Amino acid sequence: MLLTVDLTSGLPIYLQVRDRIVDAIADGTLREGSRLPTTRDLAADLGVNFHTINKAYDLLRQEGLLRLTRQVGAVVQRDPDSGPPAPGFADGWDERLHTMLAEAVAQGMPRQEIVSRCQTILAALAESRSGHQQKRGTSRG
Amino acid sequence: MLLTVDLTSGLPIYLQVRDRIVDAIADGTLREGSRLPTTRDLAADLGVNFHTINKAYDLLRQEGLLRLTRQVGAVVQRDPDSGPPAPGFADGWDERLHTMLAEAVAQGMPRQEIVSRCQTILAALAESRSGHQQKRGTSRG
DNA sequence: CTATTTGCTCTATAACTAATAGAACAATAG
DNA sequence: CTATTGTTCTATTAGTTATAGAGCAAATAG
Repeated sequence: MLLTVDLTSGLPIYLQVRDRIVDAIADGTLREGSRLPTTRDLAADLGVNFHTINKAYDLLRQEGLLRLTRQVGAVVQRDPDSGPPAPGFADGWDERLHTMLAEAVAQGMPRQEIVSRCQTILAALAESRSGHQQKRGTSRG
Repeated sequence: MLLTVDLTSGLPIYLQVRDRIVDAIADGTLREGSRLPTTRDLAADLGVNFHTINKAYDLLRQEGLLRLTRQVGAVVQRDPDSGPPAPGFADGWDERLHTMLAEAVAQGMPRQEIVSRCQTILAALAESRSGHQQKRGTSRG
């Protein structure tokens, strides 16, 4: 089982699928060029409709993370080492981050703890990535 | 005009209203004890239905940020200086933060830049707050 | 070329959410 | 008591989520 979904979570299934795949790319489980299951296979695996997976894959394609080709399937298009974000990505992301951080501040979480939690999450992703990573372009230049 | 909403934003109106109020609490524009407009007034002000504001206020109440009393209206229940978050707040928040950060990592944003953007946002909130702030409990103890 | 695989598109339905609308209830301040 | 203000109720319209099935279209395999 590549990933799981929680039908009681409140978050739509297709967004859960998206989030899991984004996370897998961020932590190195999936790298540029990795192949994902076909929409029909993954749908059967999770016990959901393939249109739902279709929606998740399509969203990831719009975000530039997947390349979808008939007969080939879904292939990871980019990963943390594929270079900087597309111009414009930071705009919307920063705004959402602002709301997220304001929420914690309003609830009284100390600024230091907020930064610390961010760093912990980022360190965990980087740590996991260093395990999966086979360096690119550095093995016998 | 206390706040504005963007009807074309995609984000539901009641969530936009919530986000603006959370932000206003985080940046010191609103403090514990501040009174908000009545649901009917704010609705008229924004040109939306009062049930929509009701939903936003109710959500903020569930989050512990507002106290709603008939005849009195909506009063800010807590602010950044009201003490640490309720136990359990960090759980769900941390999970959402994880997804948010993973997204930026997957898109290739450098770890340093991510941390830096968090700090910039937090600094801006704190800076704005220091302007609004009249110290609590330190004026002639 | 044909055949298969796999993404993609179309229609359709049920359940839920968002937003509007109007009426009325309930607590609280004056 | 009266006015204010949150709260609850029903209802409607529009949009989203998830399911379902049929079939189209492109890319690979033989």
